[in-house]
Amino acid sequence: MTGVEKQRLEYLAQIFKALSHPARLWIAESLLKQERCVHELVEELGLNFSTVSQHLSVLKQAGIIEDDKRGKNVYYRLKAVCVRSVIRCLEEGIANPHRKSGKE
Amino acid sequence: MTGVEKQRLEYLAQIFKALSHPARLWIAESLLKQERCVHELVEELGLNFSTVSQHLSVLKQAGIIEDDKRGKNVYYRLKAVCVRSVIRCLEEGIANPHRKSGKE
DNA sequence: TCGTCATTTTGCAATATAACAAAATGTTAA
DNA sequence: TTAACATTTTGTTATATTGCAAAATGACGA
Repeated sequence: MTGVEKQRLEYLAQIFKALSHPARLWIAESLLKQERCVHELVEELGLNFSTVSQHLSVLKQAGIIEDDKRGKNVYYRLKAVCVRSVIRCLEEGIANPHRKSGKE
Repeated sequence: MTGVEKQRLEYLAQIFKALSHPARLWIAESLLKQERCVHELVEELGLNFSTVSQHLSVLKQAGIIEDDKRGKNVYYRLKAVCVRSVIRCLEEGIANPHRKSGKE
């Protein structure tokens, strides 16, 4: 395995890891519909402020969401719109393992 | 969040987690091309037998690969063919965050 | 400026993951 | 049956992740 290939896999793994927690998946899907500020997510998720903030930073680090400070609040929104089709692809794909999906 | 919804997210998170390690991604992509038995993967990956076996079991548990004992060897192959398009979708989608991908 | 609000960062404890070596299992060949 | 091989399981250690509370930061309004 070349260094470039290793880097590619580590990068990709980071993205999968960011989506590998129920709370973060919930956040990503929630932001699919509309942007939200942190305290809204905290309320709806029922987790501690600091916990939610951590999850948000993992998603942001992976390039999946982006933030936007306006006034006192920080609004988060989905950056990687592909998340919607990736999730659908996986849900359908694991349910029907041998059926090809997407553009192939 | 309902119990059913929680279950769905945990299930999905498990699949993402299975793909969130470079070695496991490498294995999944390798099996995309053809089935392989464990010692081939061990050789190519340069990891310990037990380590590779663990990774394989994580992928199998998540429904991404399946195995097939033939003679002395255990052959692994990709079960969730969707992995190919999911990876492509993510790679393209994170590179071009705001472009929709897939079938939308 | 000072206090308050929204959020992030830090410190910490509990749990999960990753890797290896060694032991255990199961299969084939002699 | 026994030896050798392929793989999995177990035990262990190091590291990473998760979640909370408390402290720190930064912006706004009085």
